[in-house]
Amino acid sequence: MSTSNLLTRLTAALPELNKSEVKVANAILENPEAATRSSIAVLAAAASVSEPSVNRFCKRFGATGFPDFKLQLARSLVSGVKYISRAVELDDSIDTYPRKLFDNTISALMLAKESLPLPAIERVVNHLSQARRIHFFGLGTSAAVAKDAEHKFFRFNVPVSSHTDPLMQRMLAASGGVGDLFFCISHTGRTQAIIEAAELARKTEATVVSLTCEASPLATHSHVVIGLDNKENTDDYLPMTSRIVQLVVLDVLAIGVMLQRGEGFLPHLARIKASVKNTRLPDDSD
Amino acid sequence: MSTSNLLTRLTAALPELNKSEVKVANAILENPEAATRSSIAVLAAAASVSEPSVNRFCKRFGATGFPDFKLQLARSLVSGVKYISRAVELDDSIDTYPRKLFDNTISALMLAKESLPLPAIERVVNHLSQARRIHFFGLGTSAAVAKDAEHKFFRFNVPVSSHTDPLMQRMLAASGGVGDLFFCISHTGRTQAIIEAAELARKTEATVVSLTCEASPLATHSHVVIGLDNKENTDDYLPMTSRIVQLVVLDVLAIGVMLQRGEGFLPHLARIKASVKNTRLPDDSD
DNA sequence: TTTATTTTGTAATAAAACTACATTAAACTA
DNA sequence: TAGTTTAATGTAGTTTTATTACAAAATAAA
Repeated sequence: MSTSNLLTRLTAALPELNKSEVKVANAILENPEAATRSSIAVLAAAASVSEPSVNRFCKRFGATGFPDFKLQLARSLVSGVKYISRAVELDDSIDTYPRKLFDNTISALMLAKESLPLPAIERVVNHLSQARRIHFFGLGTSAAVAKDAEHKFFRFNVPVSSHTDPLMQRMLAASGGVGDLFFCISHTGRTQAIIEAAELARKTEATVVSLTCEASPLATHSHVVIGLDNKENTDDYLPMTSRIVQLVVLDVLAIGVMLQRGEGFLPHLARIKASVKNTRLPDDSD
Repeated sequence: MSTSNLLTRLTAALPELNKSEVKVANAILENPEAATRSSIAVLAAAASVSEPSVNRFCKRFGATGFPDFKLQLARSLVSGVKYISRAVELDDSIDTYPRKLFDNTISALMLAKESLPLPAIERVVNHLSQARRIHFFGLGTSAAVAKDAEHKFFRFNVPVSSHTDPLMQRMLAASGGVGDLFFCISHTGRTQAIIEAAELARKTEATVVSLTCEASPLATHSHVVIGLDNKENTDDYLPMTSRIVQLVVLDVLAIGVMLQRGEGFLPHLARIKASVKNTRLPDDSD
């Protein structure tokens, strides 16, 4: 399983190959796309060599055989067209910018998925499921994230609140005690109001958890940090992808708590779901 | 040569397939990586169907046959994500469920991206940028979405508010006039309070826009609808992927409005960004 | 229930890939 | 240079894999 591109490897190896192998390599490089579609016979003919020569060639490059080689080739052909976050330009039209935005969000999530701080997540899940009270703090864009978190966690039978007022946050933080969990959300980790609230809470018996960017001031004032990288070149004017990642991380935490509660807890969730039934018009399907 | 990802297409087509085809699709989605390596016989066995069934399946998805299908599959796997919605199971561990959740969200976004109602989006962008006042209405999970939208659209120099109180919503809706834009957000499109608010607003000179699921009661009471499919089998107990899609659609709308305002508007956004600078600790980088 | 239609599977056929072995070419040795 | 060894390539047969034609179920319609 080589990390580098197969086509590059092919070109690089060219001088060390023997006659027929060079022929095969050239035939492939001539039209790699076509090569992925051809049978061993067709490719052998194109390279004017015998079929076993092609087969040997494939094995030489680490494949188990010709079909496997084609698979690798197909893979390396797309890898060049991988998802790149492309900034929206002023001359973008309705046919371009919506998809660009979705792509950016998707790739942000893909990146975040790769570098998920699982140990921290696990610790936070433990804190959350043992907490006697949970306070979500966020300002600006993170206020909406905090609100969303509140909506999710209240289902776990714990008193939950979200606060966007810095004064309220300070007062609550200062009066924290054992079992209180302060969950601070900040994209930059540099918002003073939140940092101060975290500081105040740290002086009490409460637990301070933060969802923010690594090695930020807020991070240093927390017991546990879920650190997300934020190389957000795309969010120049409007904050976008970062909060989506935060939301999904909060989903992960909620599911983590749910899984800890186990099967016996599902009826409780079902009851909550049922409770909103009569605020809705009947659905055709059920 | 389809532009969209094969895995996404597979998931999307799932409801329209017949028994054995569903079996094949699931076998592939279960482990797409393995599928690219298996022979038709192995895959047929894994899906407990006959080999010709697998073959027919491949042709149905535009491939010339099984090998060609495997090639396409290999190509779609390159981006590194498993575009499969796999529900979280009770025996999932920290090593599995976080990634599953990210994958589910990613695939929801990819699906949504494929079926984006661009004409509706364009119309809504026009309404938004011409509105003299914007009111975002949402309840439950959608309340957080409405809050997020408020945070984003206030940057456009228009009075924006978000409301989660049904009474407030009704009062505002009833007093709507020319230039007022009521933006209703509801995952199901069946929440009575929101529908009633939309009805009230429709009786005024105001414009009613909704972000909800297609062909729902709320949709019928709106001037313009941005319809999102919601085959949310993954959101059984906690609403998750649907709201993320809603948020990204709102990002799209915000960007759309921004693009309409044009280059001259960017300094304004920059000023807003600068205004929060002194609430933050200095950053090392800038 | 009977009949038409669709879906699925069986078995035969065709295609593709691989292996063992033979042949040729190249390199080395005397 | 001829003989010998070694590496490279090809041939032919074998095995695996994929496809096709057709028959049997299953499903839907009458």
